[in-house]
Amino acid sequence: MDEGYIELVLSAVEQIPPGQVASYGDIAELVGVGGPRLIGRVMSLHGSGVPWWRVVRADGRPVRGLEEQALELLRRDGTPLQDGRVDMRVARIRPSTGPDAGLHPLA
DNA sequence: TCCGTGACTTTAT
DNA sequence: CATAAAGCCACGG
Repeated sequence: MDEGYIELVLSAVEQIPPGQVASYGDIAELVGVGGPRLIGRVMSLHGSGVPWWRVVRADGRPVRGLEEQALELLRRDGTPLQDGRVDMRVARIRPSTGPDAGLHPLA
C-alpha cells in the first residue's frame, strides 16, 4: 500500500463534485491501478478527510455500515436518490448518463 | 504458505 | 429483482 497510491485515490474522490457520485470501480479505473476492493480498502483506512459518501457501490447503494450517514450527506449535496439508493443513471460520474443520453451513435 | 475477510464488480441462474 | 459463483487486491492469523 503506497502512500502515493492512497493520495491518488483520495484526491480522485475529492474531485467528485456535489450531486454526483462515483463507484469504486470508477475510481479504480481513474487511478488505473488495482481494483474496486483495493479502493474500498484505502477508503476504509484513510477515507477520513474526503467526501467518502460520494463513493458508492455499483448498484447505487451507499457504503456498508454507514448507509444512513451517507444517505443524509448525499441528500444534502442534492444527489438524486431513489428509494434509498443513488440514481446512478444521472449521478454517476461518467458521460452518457441517462437512459436515452447517448443512444444516437449515428443518428 | 494457506485461509478467511472486506467501504467491490460482473455475469449467470 | 434476488441470489450464487468467480475474479480481484491487500492484510491478519
